[in-house]
Amino acid sequence: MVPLGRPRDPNLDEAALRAAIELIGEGGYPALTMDHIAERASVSKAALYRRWPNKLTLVVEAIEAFAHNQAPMPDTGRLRDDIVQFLRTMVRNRAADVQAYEALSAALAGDPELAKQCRDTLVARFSVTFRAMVARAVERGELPPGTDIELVADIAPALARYRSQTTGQHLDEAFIDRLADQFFPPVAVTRA
Amino acid sequence: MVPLGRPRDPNLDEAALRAAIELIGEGGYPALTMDHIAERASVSKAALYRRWPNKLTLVVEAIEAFAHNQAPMPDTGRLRDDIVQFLRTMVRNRAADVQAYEALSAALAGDPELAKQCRDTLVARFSVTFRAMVARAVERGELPPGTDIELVADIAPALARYRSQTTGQHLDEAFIDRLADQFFPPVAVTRA
Amino acid sequence: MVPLGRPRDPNLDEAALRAAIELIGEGGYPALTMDHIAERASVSKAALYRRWPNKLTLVVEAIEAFAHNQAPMPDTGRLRDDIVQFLRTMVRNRAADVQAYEALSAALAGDPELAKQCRDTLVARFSVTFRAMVARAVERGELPPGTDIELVADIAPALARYRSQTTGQHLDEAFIDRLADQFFPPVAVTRA
Amino acid sequence: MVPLGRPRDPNLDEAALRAAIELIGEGGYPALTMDHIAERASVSKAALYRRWPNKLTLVVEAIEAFAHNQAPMPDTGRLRDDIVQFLRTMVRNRAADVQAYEALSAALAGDPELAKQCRDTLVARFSVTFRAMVARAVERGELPPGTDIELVADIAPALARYRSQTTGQHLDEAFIDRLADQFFPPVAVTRA
DNA sequence: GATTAATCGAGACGGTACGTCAAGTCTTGAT
DNA sequence: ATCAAGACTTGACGTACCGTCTCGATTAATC
Repeated sequence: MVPLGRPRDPNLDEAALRAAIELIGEGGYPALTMDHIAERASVSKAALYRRWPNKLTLVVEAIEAFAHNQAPMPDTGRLRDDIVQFLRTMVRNRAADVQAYEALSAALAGDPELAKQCRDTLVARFSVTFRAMVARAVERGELPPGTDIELVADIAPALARYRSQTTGQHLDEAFIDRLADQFFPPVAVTRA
Repeated sequence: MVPLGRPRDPNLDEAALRAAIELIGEGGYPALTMDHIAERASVSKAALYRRWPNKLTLVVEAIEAFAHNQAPMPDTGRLRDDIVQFLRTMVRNRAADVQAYEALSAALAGDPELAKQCRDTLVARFSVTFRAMVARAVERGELPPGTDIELVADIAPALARYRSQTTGQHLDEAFIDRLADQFFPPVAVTRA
Repeated sequence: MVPLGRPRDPNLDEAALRAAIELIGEGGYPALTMDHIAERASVSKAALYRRWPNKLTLVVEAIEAFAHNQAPMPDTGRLRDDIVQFLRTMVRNRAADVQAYEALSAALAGDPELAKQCRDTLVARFSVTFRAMVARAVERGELPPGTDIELVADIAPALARYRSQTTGQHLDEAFIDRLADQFFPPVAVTRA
Repeated sequence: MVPLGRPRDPNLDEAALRAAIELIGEGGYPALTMDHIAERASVSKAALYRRWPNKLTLVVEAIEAFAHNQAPMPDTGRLRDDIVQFLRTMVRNRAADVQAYEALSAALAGDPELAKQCRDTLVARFSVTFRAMVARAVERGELPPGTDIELVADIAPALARYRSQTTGQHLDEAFIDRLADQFFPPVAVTRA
């Protein structure tokens, strides 16, 4: 059974999400305004609220939507190279969505439901990729069988984010090298 | 030179900071309101703004204040034990300030100046502690001379925070054990 | 020349007008909504706007339509009796249209064009009736030749409406008697 | 006991009421906007809503406030002259408040409570004046003892308003003369 | 019987005003 | 100079209504 009435204009969805991403990139989440989004996207506020119940929900969907154009998983045959390559792609892509997500985490504290959804769609992708790379390394014998794949896979993203949160410095090539040298040295991770 | 007029009531400072911490714990940073703080603390809004220029600085100071009741640095003679012991104390102390800081971290994205200050006072203490522990381990020969102390010191806090941010799970005893086993095994971290 | 396409459903006209009258009676003109009318009449908003260019014209036509079931002009041979009889019929008919018109009168202040039309169709009928009655009285010699027919004819409706607007009391039998006794006493109004 | 806190600025009250009256005079009640009032009066919207719960209440008070500068009751010794003089003063004063009240009556239909208040303060003044004039005329013997003072006193305002509502013509000198000639002729009202 | 053209209900759309709420400032009288 | 109380400006919030505009589905009259 087809839906009744005039169908929603899908262009408006995209225009609104794009406008939200843009404006977050320009001024951050707190400076973001529904009126600004409406104006930038040439969409009425009513149309926005017909789709999203509030600002936060809109922004989360915006970030999710723009996170889908991301880097493919490399497969070089060596864990160190996989990780370096993937991180380098991230640095180059340094899309607005990452900083948007970070700018969002405070607001998400007030809505655990939405926070979970946001984590599931945004962060899970990274974890999946890293875990696959680490798992392959274990299979290849690069890492010992008892390796805690989850923990090792999280090293790179965790340290990268921690650094940006504690020192304010974002991920760059030099840091990638330090990471790789310390935790994924040319020979092996924790073997003599 | 003594200031003229009626001196400030020091009780108000503490009442306000305590109220802020409480309210952040209840509803998160975005739901925090200066009026709510004033009411909860039985303090006038004017008194708040006489002490702190805006909401963010008040909250930062609140978190700082409640972070001073923290764990001392252990010195067991073995890195693994130092780290485990320190983390366990953190878990037991699980004060509201930790989640308050996490809930706050993004609001800081919009104010780099304040973010820096917040980092310096709140995060530095952790980093200093962990780095000292790792440095001692290097001196003892537990870790090889070329070890990137910063990175190794950040492993525990970075992974702990990453986990809480991505999966929503907070630091607990089981996770501490996993951390220790993977990165600081009973024998050594990385053997030359 | 027959119009092409599907013909308009005449039932919708009536349903819409009836719904408008009902809703005005329930909440007054300002609380009246096109969406409410549409829902109450089980008619789409588009169908409404296909028939009337805006809310005001719809309402005016609604009032007009329901004003057509009104009293015939009496002709008893005596002005007092004519007026009393006509007013009594009005009281008994006390249709929703009267109060609807009163509730509407101010909205018309903003649209002189429509106000004129509304006056012509709604009010003129009353005036015509009363003037005819007064004119006959003058011809019969009941009133002197120089009588200002307009003014005398307006006494009853003007005082009735003024009373309802100033004191909130509507026309009733007692008031009709007072009116008749004061201005159209059993003998004559103004004797030369 | 004096009220606590900063007292309300009485200038804001007056500025808001004045702005409301002005704007009603310029565009009528439907075109009136709280934002416009706020802007015109250089007052914040919040300050408006602190004083009045909604637009209608504000406007009613505005009209009431500006209705207090009105004509004094004449006392010429003859009813006809009293009435003519009072009506002429009204014509000259033709303040915005009268048309504002008329423009308001529709909106008042939705709030009977407020409508009553509005009637009591705005219309009662006129009635009191007219009734006093008529009562004096009865005492002087100008009108017979059994005269229905209420009704006779209402003739002038009722016919004036009825005329403006039905024909759109406002009270003017010519109409005053017609009124006086018909109902209050130089000699007597209903005497031979 | 197929086509055409205007209707129908449902509901999305832009625009605009509403009334609420929070941040940060200012003004009382009192301490 | 401080205090509590509370008014003040600014500006965003989320809601509601108006009048317009698509949709797919009906419904006659025409071909």
